[in-house]
Amino acid sequence: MSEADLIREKIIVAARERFAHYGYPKTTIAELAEDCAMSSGNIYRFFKGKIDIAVEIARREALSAVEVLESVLACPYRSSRQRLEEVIFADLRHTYHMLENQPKTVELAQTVVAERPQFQIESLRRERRLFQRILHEGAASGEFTIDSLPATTIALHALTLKYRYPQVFTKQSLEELERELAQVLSLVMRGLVVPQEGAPVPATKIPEEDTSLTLR
Amino acid sequence: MSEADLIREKIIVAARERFAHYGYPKTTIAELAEDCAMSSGNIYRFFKGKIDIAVEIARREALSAVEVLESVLACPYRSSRQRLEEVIFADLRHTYHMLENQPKTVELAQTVVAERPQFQIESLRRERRLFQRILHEGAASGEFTIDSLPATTIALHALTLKYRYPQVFTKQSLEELERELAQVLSLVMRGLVVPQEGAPVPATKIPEEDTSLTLR
DNA sequence: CGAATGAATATTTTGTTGATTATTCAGCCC
DNA sequence: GGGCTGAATAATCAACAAAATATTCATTCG
Repeated sequence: MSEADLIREKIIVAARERFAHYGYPKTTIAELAEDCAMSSGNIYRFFKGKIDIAVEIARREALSAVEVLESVLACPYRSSRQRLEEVIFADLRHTYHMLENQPKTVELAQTVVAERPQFQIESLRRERRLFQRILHEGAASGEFTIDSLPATTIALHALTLKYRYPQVFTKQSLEELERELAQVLSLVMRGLVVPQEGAPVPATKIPEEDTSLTLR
Repeated sequence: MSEADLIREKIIVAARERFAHYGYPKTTIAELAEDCAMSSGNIYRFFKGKIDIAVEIARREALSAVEVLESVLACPYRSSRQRLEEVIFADLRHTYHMLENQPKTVELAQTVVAERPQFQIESLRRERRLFQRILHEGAASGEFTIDSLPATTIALHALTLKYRYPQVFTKQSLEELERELAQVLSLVMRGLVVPQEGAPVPATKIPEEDTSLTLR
């Protein structure tokens, strides 16, 4: 890692700390510079502007969140359906947890999205790719019936939108949201899963909190 | 209709006009009073406050929108699936149209919801009841397989949420949203509709604009 | 006496100014 | 010369005052 990259990291570390504690707007460039023992002007040799520091932090946050979700894919002894459902539930729980306990992080994300709409588009795309991978696996193993993989991916992603932005419209509790999501998935799985020996497709059960999936 | 009710109507008519033209915040009580040839104080004999005039207008708007959707139920020669899909598409088109062409009306609705959260809850409930009615019909006729009617209604309502608040997150065109909704419904219908003679459940087609359903 | 007014009051919005903060850049240092 | 500084400038925010507006209510009117 080059000298410049190390300084960049230093700035990011300082910014993450301050953004988390005091929030993005209340953190000044002068403070970050002070933390890094440099002049405020020097920050601009490493980042184009204040918002770009936030973007980089949010980008890493988003990447690591998807990585955690991806670890579900590596879990053995699980059907594609279980994987898909666990990913979606984990996502809901993660977002809900953020909204409840990490208001500054949520605020940061909102600032970044407001300033750089592309950021959200890319985050959604990453998540959709994860869905697509699971669907593809399930189709290959004969567990799912899928006409068009891209179309099914988009549909699944769109219909679970509410659980990626909970509490935006309604103010439901996590328990309510989980029950509702289980209903939604039950309904969808009936059309997605190939029934076993004529038995009807079983309903979705709310997965247990998997502590190995705890995000940060 | 009593004398008092007539005056109330007069105020509502004046307010609807001004809210649509100049918007809720830019319309003053004094102006409404002028329009109705009365003093501003007298408005308060008919409405508790300015927001209550907006609430009444929005309530009527919402009721008439649901009534239009209900007219689908009366259409003959249509399967429950067609009815359900047409209602959901009509809802999407209606909301989209509002966002595109009636910004003042949308603003009014947002103001009302911000001030009276209950308003939104009731609107959603009305819509859900409509869904439930169609699902119930379809289940009775043997067209749908439904375990629990309330649970299925909630699930269907939740998974179509995006099409009731389009353009809130993403800025998709109506065409994109319609294509996406068709995919979502295709997927869900596979789990909801009883297949005919072993043939697979056909995909959802985007319904034609039904001019008789045009909302105002 | 109930209906209505409009002046009085309370609240909200708008505008202005000063202060704070982001960003730039001419110049300094190694 | 490339890395860095910090003062200069531009942009944004915060606080306060002024204006506009919502709401109330003592008073008037029919």
